[in-house]
Amino acid sequence: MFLKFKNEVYSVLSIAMEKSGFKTADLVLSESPHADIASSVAFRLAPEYRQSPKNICEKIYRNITIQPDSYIDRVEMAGPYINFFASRAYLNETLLRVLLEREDFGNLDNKGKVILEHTSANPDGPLHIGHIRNSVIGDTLARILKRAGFDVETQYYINDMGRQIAVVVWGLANFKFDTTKKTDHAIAEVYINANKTLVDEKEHSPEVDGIMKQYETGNSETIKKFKDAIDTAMQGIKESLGRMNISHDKFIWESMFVRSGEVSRMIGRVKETGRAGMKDGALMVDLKNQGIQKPLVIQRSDGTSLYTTRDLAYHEWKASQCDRMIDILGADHKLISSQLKAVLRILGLKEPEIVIFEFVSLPEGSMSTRRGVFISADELLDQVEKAAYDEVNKKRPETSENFKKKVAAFVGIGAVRYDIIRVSPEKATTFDWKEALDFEKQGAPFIQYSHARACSILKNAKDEGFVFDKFDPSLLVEEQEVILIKKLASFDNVIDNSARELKPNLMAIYARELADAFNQFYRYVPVLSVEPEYRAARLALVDCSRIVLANALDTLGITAPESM
RNA sequence: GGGCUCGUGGCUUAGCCUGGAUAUAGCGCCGGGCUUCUAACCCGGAUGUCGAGGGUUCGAAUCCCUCCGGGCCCGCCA
Repeated sequence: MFLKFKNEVYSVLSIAMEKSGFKTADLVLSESPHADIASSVAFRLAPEYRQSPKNICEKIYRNITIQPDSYIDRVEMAGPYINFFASRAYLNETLLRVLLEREDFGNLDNKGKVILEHTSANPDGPLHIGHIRNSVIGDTLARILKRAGFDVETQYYINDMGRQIAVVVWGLANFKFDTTKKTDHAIAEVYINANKTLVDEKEHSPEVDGIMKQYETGNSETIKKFKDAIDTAMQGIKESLGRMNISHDKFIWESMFVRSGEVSRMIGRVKETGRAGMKDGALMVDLKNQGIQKPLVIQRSDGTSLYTTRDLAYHEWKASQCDRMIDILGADHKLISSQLKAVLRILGLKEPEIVIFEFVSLPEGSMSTRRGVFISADELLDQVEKAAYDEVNKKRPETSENFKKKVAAFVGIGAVRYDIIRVSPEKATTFDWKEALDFEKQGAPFIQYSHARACSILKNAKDEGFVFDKFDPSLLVEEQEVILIKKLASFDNVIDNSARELKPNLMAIYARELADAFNQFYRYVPVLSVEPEYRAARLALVDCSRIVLANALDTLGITAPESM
């Protein structure tokens, strides 16, 4: 709805500008504490037209005309600013649209297929708290883009050709696999032990090299060993992702591109560009004219491919089946991803859009699966759920054990997802147990609680036999009601902005603000105890709030509970 | 050493790309509110040289330069 309002402001202002004889590409519209939408376009025009901003503003203002039934109620001039205010029609239509469109309210109609790759952690152990920043950003963006209208496919790229998996395979042949542990944790244990031994006893290193070579040349027995090891790890990884409401549409194995011959074809194409040269027997691409000083090695002197080469083939393959590619990558991939894009550009291929997130570190330093220094996602979720359980137990002691467990699970997962998504990806963070287990701050439980409150009112209304299939939205004139309706209306704007800029944290902020607006309404405006016509209108507003809160939570991958 | 990035009240953080009207919110702190639809809530208060300095501009948290501090990267690893 907000987008419709904004469009109308845009066209009304454009016409007024034209009538007054001004031209500019940018109308400088923004949300403002002084208006629903404000324009500071007069400042932009001042130097070009050699008039004071205020003067220009007056001329434009005089030419503004608003149609009856417009979403714009009135326009005011405040010095050099032009302030637009939303009308009753806008508020009323918002409510009707929410009730009509329900879970689709706020969705946009963008077109196109998007392949979004996220998580893609090496299958050598469980996901840790750094990996899940990737997963949560990726999954939330996928949900946002779907609401924005795109046809989104999520992919997990499995790096099965790296040395680390060969180490796991070697380790499985030499160490005990603990079948009592969750499978990905058991793989990590083997991997950590194997690494330790390989450092202490260098003589085993050639054995790992041999395993890698066998895998690359396609030895069927070795392939089976790799597949078993990876499947074992992935089983646990998928379980952890599933626990956080995250799933992938496809799992793509890196080796696929070697075996299909696409990697060697890719090397051939790179050679043909004339940008590549042999140095010490290795094939290198010069990227200086792409702004990257470091040349990129495409093929080793022994003729084998590297990670980036295979990634090039993967991206070419992806590009052939979608309109946009989006990769979620950790900050350690900054250089490598810009090299990847540069080569794709040279080859005239489509480039991915890359969302980089900064590292999550522990107070004692960075994490490492290889060294066994990490906090797993499972451990975090277990601890958070335990803390959430204590909280429910304290707040709702009368409820059943089953209820408490259920609430603890969705509150815990919600808290973890919200905590990750609320801070923008480019911020490096240090993990802190105390903070992770703190439910007092305004996070996911706050938003979930608002939703539960809305459900509770609706349930009470139903029990009393109160209906609101007919209501007059114009009765909703309290300040808290108007603020709340405007907040509901702006859901589409948040989808649009977060999808356009690939910023999932905007949705987190919105959900919190919406919950905030609802809680204020809840506190100051009685619903059930008022005259029937007001009760009906307010019940409709509560239902709308419930719907949009649920939509926002769904976009964040967080459960919207009826009770907690 | 070079490249990229972050630096906003005690702590966490929005805004920065696309410069504009008193810099966003939470935690914590101080004070108030449950005979009223779930108090995992609401209201009020204190707290800021937007890392430092310079520049561009009518106007800078936002753009440019220098410096300081943290992170990441700089392998024929992934």
